[in-house]
Amino acid sequence: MLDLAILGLLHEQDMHGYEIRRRLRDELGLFANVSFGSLYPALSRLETSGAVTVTESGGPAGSTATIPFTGSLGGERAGLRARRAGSPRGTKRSRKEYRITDQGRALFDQLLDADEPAGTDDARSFGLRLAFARYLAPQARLGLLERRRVQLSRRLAADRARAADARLDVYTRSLVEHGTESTEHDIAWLDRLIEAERQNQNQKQSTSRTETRDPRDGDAVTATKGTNS
Amino acid sequence: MLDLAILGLLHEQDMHGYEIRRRLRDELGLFANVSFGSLYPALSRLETSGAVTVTESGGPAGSTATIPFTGSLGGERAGLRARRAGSPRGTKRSRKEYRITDQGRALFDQLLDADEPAGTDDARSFGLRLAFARYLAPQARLGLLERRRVQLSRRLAADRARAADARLDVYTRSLVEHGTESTEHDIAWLDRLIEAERQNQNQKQSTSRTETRDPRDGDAVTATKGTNS
DNA sequence: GTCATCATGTAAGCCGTTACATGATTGC
DNA sequence: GCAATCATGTAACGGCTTACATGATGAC
Repeated sequence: MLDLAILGLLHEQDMHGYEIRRRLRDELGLFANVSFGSLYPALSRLETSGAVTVTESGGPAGSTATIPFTGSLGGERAGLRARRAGSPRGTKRSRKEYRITDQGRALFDQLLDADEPAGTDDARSFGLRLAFARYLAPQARLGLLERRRVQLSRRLAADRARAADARLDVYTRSLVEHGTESTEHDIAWLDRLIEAERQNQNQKQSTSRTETRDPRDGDAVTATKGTNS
Repeated sequence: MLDLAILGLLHEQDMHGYEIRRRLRDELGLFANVSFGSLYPALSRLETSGAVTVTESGGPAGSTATIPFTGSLGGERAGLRARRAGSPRGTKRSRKEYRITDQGRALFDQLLDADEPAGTDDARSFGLRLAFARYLAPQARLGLLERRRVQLSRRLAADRARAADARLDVYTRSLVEHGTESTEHDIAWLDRLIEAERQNQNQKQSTSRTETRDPRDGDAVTATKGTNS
């Protein structure tokens, strides 16, 4: 999940580790929060595996490794961005600017597509993916949404089964019922997204493509209390 | 979190590990799912620390082993294998029946009260606690709800700040907005719970003031510490 | 000159997972 | 007899956390 988040951010622009962390926290909020203790090792891993390249403090593009580190007073110019207070002087200091490679982009696509290992939180994982969905091909994006929908449908069925248990105390019952409502709410939202996505695709493909994709599917939120999954 | 879940279940009745896992999965669903690989070590830990006691397979001092069924495999301490026969669908083999101790109950209260270490998922943690809220004293229960409300208020503020960012792409924006709505929904639900809780407390207090232990206060009703946005 | 922030990293540990190993009981 | 389920455990590992260590830069 961390790798995905990192690659997603680097998809947009080059960045150093500290900034990656800041943007993850400020922009993605709940869906990706991470500490340095896991971020930096992850960056190292990604570099080793060739998904990103690193240049020390804005060196010339093209040279990946081989950093001629000469102490803090180097005369080379500077970071291409990220200064504040307007001092145009060079060399902030030894930051490592990370840039995604083609291999990294391939890995990103693959991570977005694959189901992540079991320990991961579903909602977070999906949220993170959706936040980077703009980089996906339209049909892959639709797949992401639909896979999530299936997930939620299953959960809804489980929630309803749980709610049917008469022995629940008030608190657990309220919890389960609220959870059921939330899941229904999520599904309705997802359906809107899916619908918009399909219309968008149809519009762009004004060519025939006569595949009838009627939105009728197994389990609508509105009815059919049983027999899904 | 696992310890809390285990102690919560054992609060109600004695149980063996396999059943604990089953109930956690079937009844708590999302809020507590666990594998044997973590459950059994956790039970061992709890036993070592004195929060639970364990008895091997079968009732205490019943000993009327009507069917010996020693079969083969004598040798080492076969005596512990005492089976209880005759009970319909009853106990089967050498299980370990766990029972919570007074110390365990104290630990349970403490775990419910304390904020759990940072890595934990808020929603799951709260859900698990609420599922066992019936074992809490009324004011502790109210505290649980109010702490959760503060948490959600903070999250709502953060979500709104995030939503104010104009640079978000469609997907991220939809995500953030949906998240905001969900949080609002959660807060409204919580408020209903809190309100019900307060009314219940007032009611009980006014109707039966001849309790064995007078809880000494009307306190929390007047608090109104809602200082969110 | 000292403090907050920016910036990168390492070490230890927590809390969970899957995979593996073992064995009893029940149902067909 | 054999498979499914019940039942308990160990081993290896994964991903993330906090705490610690180090140092540069800019503001006051």
